[in-house]
Amino acid sequence: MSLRIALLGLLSVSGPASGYDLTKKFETSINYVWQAGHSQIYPELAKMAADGLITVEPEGPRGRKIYTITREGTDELHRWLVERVPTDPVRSEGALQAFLLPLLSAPEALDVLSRLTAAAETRLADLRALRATKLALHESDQWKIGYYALDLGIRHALTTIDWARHTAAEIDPGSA
Amino acid sequence: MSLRIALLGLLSVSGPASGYDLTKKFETSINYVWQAGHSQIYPELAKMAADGLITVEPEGPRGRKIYTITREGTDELHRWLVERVPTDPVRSEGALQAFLLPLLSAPEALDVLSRLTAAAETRLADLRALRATKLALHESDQWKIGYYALDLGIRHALTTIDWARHTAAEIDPGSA
DNA sequence: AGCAACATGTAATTGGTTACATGATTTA
DNA sequence: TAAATCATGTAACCAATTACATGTTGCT
Repeated sequence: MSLRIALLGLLSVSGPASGYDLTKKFETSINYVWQAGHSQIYPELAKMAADGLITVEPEGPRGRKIYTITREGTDELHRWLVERVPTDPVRSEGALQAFLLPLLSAPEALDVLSRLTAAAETRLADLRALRATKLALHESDQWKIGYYALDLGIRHALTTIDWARHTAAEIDPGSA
Repeated sequence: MSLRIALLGLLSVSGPASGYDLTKKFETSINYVWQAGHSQIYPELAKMAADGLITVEPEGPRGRKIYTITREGTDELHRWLVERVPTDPVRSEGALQAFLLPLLSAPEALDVLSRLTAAAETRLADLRALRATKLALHESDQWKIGYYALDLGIRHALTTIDWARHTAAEIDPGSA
């Protein structure tokens, strides 16, 4: 369901686009909230067209197919946004390592923590870079799309880094 | 893979247990980092036994089967903890709503934010309650298992609440 | 006797990843 | 003309959810 919503959202914001275009947007823009590859996107677009949420204009330049959101699609998207109670199943390898951390010796645990910190720092840098470019060329009217989610992601990364520092100090008071 | 690790972790911490016991632990303890139901757990235990990571003592009281972690299982678990670089695919309905928030009118967006806040507050309360009981009866030696992950979860929930308040104020400066 | 909790499984379906497969256009 | 990028698809597999299915023990 959410893949469908993400696609409707992108089509709604940036107008008609091909599966290829949308795949690129998944790689470069929406990927920090939802991920999908072309092998998942192409079949989903076909189903969405069959369901009347989008229309297809076949045969652009290289067999390129342009999809446009319909009124029904816009309605479906709006309904999901205002009605859907989000359920985010917790399934995180990082949190699982945190959970089982006491099974390790202090030096091993500190290693794991520094790895988790490094991952969070990389993510933080990526998100901040994205925000910087976003702010620099802020895409006309719709520049706010993605902005709040970016902020949320940055805050979560900072929180993870903070937690790791705090936890390391608790495991080894000397290393702080 | 991670389901397997979670099961090995629980067996390592609390000693031999049945599929039923482990299912209960998934519901009550490890569920805030990894979720699974019995229909996923039973077949996985069978595979793990076939792979030599655990052994089975069949036929307790009601057809109850007791699983015990082997040396190989312990090694596999340890290796995963110290070597595995965690990859947490981002796929969050809540973040997707945040991403698409600017598609809504201000009042609609504020509604969505208050729903996200409510969800985070519920989670926060759950995690704090868990921590309180955990600290009260801190299970002998192994009470620290799960503790750091609990702390991480609580911090993330607080961050989400903070973000939602901040974002609401940005959308409607009057409502703050 | 009946209900709740214990206890284990399988089947059907959906969602997602990796790998396979093919062809068109642009650019160096 | 060769490589890169554009462009679309399918197949095999793994992970996860929901529903179906069955039997046991303890308690009231």
